[in-house]
Amino acid sequence: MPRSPNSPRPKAGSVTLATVAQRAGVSPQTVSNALNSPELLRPETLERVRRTIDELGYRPHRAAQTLRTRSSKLIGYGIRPTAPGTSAPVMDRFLHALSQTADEAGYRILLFASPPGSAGLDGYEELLDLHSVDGFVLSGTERGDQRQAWLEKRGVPFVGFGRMWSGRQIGDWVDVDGASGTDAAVEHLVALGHRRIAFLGWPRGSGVGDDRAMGWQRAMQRHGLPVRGKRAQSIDDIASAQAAVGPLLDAGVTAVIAASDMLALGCYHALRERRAVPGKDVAVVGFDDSPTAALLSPGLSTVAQPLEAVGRECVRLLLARMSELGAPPERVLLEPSLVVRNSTSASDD
Amino acid sequence: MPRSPNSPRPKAGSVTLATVAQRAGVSPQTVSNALNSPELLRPETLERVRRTIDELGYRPHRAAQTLRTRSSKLIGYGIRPTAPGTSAPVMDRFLHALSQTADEAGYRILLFASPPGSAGLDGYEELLDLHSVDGFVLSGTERGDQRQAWLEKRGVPFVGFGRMWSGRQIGDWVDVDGASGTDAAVEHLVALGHRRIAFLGWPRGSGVGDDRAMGWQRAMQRHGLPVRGKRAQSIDDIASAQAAVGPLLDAGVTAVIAASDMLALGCYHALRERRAVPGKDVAVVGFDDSPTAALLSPGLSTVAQPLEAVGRECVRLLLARMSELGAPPERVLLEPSLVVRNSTSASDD
DNA sequence: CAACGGTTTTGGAACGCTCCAATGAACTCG
DNA sequence: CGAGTTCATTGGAGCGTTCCAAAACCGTTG
Repeated sequence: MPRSPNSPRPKAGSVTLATVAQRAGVSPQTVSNALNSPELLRPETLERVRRTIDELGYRPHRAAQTLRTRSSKLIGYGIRPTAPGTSAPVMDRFLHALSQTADEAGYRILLFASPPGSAGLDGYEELLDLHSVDGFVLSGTERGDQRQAWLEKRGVPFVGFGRMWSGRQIGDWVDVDGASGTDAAVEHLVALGHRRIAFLGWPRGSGVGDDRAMGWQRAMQRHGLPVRGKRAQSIDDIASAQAAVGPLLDAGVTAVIAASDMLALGCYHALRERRAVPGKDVAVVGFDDSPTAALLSPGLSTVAQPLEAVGRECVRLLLARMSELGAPPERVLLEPSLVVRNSTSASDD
Repeated sequence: MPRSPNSPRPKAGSVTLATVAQRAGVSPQTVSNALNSPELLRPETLERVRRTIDELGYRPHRAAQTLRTRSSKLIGYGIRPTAPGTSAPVMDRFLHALSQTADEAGYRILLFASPPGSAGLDGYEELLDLHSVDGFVLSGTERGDQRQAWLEKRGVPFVGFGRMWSGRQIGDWVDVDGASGTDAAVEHLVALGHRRIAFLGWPRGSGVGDDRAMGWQRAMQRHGLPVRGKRAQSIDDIASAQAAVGPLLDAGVTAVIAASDMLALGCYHALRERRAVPGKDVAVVGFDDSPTAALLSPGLSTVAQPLEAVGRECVRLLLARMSELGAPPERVLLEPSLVVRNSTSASDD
């Protein structure tokens, strides 16, 4: 990078390998080698070519490289219209990490918005052929997701954010250990002296939700605490969560662990309705650490997913897969962390 | 698309123009024409070629097209690490709309995460040369932003989400009329009978913030209401907003319009601190319609930006600019809309 | 000094597409 | 019925890069 920022650069875009070659008095191939296999060149030639490249501000033309090497250095990422269990802001952080890490490895993220209605497969096909992305990152994987199988059949490298919840495990994935998160929440509450700890979850059948429920259950059992009649379910919506958790509160639980911040918020409402104060009368724990969680009063204790790490891992696994298609699949389960706020440690805010 | 989903497709990726040409008994050029200038072909030839394309599942190779036509059909989008005044979830919706609209026009969005620290310009250069994006969408434009001038100098088509707040206006942009939003908020409050309406803004100097303040001010003046001593400022943080708005509340204002939902939330806290209820004792209006706004109790009335429309407009302007570089710049100012919730119409939730 | 391994450099072709100019076919008209 | 005109199709070149195999160079060695 030793070029003064304002040195007049021969109009970018028109500098090709040939230009550099001519100027440096070598063949185009040698210039190519200088970039791709520098060890082939005699040190002094390399130095000279490099200087020329720098002087002219040469940049290889990606399309030409892609055409020749059949590798686009592009990673496709399908943004979905906010799947359940994955709040938008959450995905935003993930996307950032993804892009950043990919960048560092010389890859770029090509966005791909699946139209709201479609199952989405047809679109992937097009994306694949058209732009010949080198690999895919899937997110918002759900039970019965067909994308993994589809991609595998075509031999396209991919990594899922989210494990496969049913059927045969296909390909690599990175996921967050939801059970471990709710387990930790139980531990936290038990340490505070709670014993009647309820779980407010989504209707059974969603992989993510069942996993989170399981963590609660196993931790409760480990402590010899009852789970019977301590579980309610609701769709991810405040009003219905509020209604669903009511009976549990009335039955006298002292703490509620919710499968999402949204559900936890329903719980806040149910408590207020009963003139009870979250964190003081009843402890509440959410899941996701959505921006809202910090803004509530009292602040909502919640389980935070390590999204940056997930993004990094996705890229890492994808790169590995691309470099060695036949390797055994790798699956990474990351630990979430409990963020403690006032909803589980009563003070006055 | 009249192909049964499971018909054996000759392994994709290896089908080229030449393959199709041979199969259809025409020259490669004719196949190319069938796709790009169908009006040149005799209807029956066109039909035959099209059928063959379909049978073979042919897709043009983007890199080859790019190499030849010098147009990548790629739009660069620099995601920034959440600039002030633009909350992450908000940008998420925008990104969706952007991608969707671009898609429909045959373009794709290439993500580009500027590393947190950097001013970011160097990165753009690389992105531009390397992947030869056809155009750029800038977001999170700020006072003194250098990107517009930089891009203009290089003759790269671009559109900003966010007007230029200082200096010479450069290029096209799309923005939301913040002043109009706060103006509407005043109207709404006046209609409810409020007269002592305060504004809680950011420190002066940010274009976005000053614009929002201005809308409040002009509407107040139009109604002959005093603005003196009715304004406070704070950085975008709950605690400091809470502190900043205190004196206004103590001075007896009946309504507060905040420059962001975050500030509005600080206002909620300040009210609670005084044992007052938002929406009942004092009306509060936020800005952004962040997901949190709907989740609060009482629900926060707030000014919502038409992000989907902004995304669409960005693509539209960018396409126009790309097709005619010399055209006079177009600037679009979109109207936000006031979302009324219980913070301005006291009921019990 | 011719022959030889090894290193360094090169020429030519190819990737898949579209541009351009030219050819062939069909049709009009003097 | 040949020349002119239009319409439909084609051949060849070239976009910028990398692959491949062959060539040039070099210092050793028999």
